[in-house]
Amino acid sequence: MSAAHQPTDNVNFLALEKVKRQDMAQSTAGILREAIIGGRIAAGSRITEVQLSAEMGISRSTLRTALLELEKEDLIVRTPYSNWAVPEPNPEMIWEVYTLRLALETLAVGIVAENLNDRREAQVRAAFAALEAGEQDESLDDLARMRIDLKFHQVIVAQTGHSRLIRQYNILLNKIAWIYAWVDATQAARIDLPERHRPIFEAVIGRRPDDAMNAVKAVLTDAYQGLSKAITDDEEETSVT
Amino acid sequence: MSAAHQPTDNVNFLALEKVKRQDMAQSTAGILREAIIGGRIAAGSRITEVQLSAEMGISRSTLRTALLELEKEDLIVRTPYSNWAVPEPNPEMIWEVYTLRLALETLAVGIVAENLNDRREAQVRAAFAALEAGEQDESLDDLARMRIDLKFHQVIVAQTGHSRLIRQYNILLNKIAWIYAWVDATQAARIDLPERHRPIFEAVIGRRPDDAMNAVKAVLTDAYQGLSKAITDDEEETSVT
DNA sequence: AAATAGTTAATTGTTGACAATTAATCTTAC
DNA sequence: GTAAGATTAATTGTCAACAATTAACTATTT
Repeated sequence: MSAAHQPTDNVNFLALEKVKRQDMAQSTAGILREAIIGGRIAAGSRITEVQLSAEMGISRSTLRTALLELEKEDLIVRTPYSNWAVPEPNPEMIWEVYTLRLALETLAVGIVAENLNDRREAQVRAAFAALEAGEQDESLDDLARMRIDLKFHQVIVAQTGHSRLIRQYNILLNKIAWIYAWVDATQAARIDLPERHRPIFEAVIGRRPDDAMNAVKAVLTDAYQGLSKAITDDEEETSVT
Repeated sequence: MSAAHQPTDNVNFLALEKVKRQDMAQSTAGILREAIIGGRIAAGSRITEVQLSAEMGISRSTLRTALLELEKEDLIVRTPYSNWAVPEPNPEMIWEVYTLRLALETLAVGIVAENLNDRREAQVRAAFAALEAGEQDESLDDLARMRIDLKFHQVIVAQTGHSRLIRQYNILLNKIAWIYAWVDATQAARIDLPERHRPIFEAVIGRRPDDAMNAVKAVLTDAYQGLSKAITDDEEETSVT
């Protein structure tokens, strides 16, 4: 899939985010999204529109629009005429999420490594520096470290300029952050983040797409197996209890 | 991303589709989806909720829910407080769609080739047979041939049992069908469909994931270049006129 | 006691009216 | 005549009432 089109490189001198008006439905979706990802709404929870809309001080319709959006992001499940529910992580879900993530991120690093320029290189270097800074910071807990980890991947994908890829990948990352919040993933958090990601970083900076893709595969396969093990142990535990 | 989880293989003895209730919003979305993909709503068209809801005989809210869904599928664009519009194909969009498609379909054939069983093999063989039958049928026009082509890919992806992958791929195929309806793609339709796809077919049936992935890459890269050329020619034409 | 059918309560689906916002039009100043 | 501001019209965003559907409950039959 070569040439023909080059990914755009919209310059953004101050690196500030665009201010965009948010309607109430979007704000609501944002609040709920954070609540779910952060684990403040438990997996398996049932949600009824009347109750939640009252609690949030908005109309049912507005809440409904937000729920519909989160459904598309796979963070909530609708049962027509019945109710809404936050799903529960299970092995098949994790397999799906991680195989998808591997496919998308492999594409991403390939694009970035092939189309590197000064601006992109600077962004990637900054992301890796953040990873190193996080490793030094003793005060961070496991979830904070996990977010720093995911952020590195997110920044790389963002450099593709591939709007659809970025959108889908971010949705996937949300799902992953949510899974981590529910699966006890302490053993995964203990790894050395910069060392773990250095192969990806160097291959991208060195404009070696194939190496970068392989490095991504190695990192993600490992992460998947750690998570997979964690949830299996978890299930045994809870089923005994 | 090996082992740990095997894709499920839900048996379905009568091979009947599940009957699922459809609310009006979903039906509406379905009708609009077909209308857009089929090109009956022109690219670039503006849509206003009041007018369209009246035309379709439903309330604005119901239509709105449907439009919101199509927005998530990338078939329509919302401008808050202003209007809705069907987008127009452009080179960047096509690049994004095809790079994404390559990533997803590569993943898919890999999964299917690795986890082949009798049921899946039968489905894939049937899909290839349909391709051969279509090639014989002289009465088919270009668009019909295009749909047969896409159907083959769709069936293979469906054999993964990967719900998220299937969902995203189908959305992508809709977008591709829509692009084909708007870009004059006659030259692409002239190729021999079974011959073109035989490498994919044989690699999957032969349980050779790597070959299958490479075969997919070859086919899709070609399709992309054909489409890319077609739209560039198209633009020159219209800009002269 | 168990299964079946009927009844009620709870929940989502749909609608039309009203509010907020945007875009177009008109007016006015220069 | 043009640009800036004010006014109006058109469009989407939000809301609360009502309809359709589901699930829970109760009564009844065997």
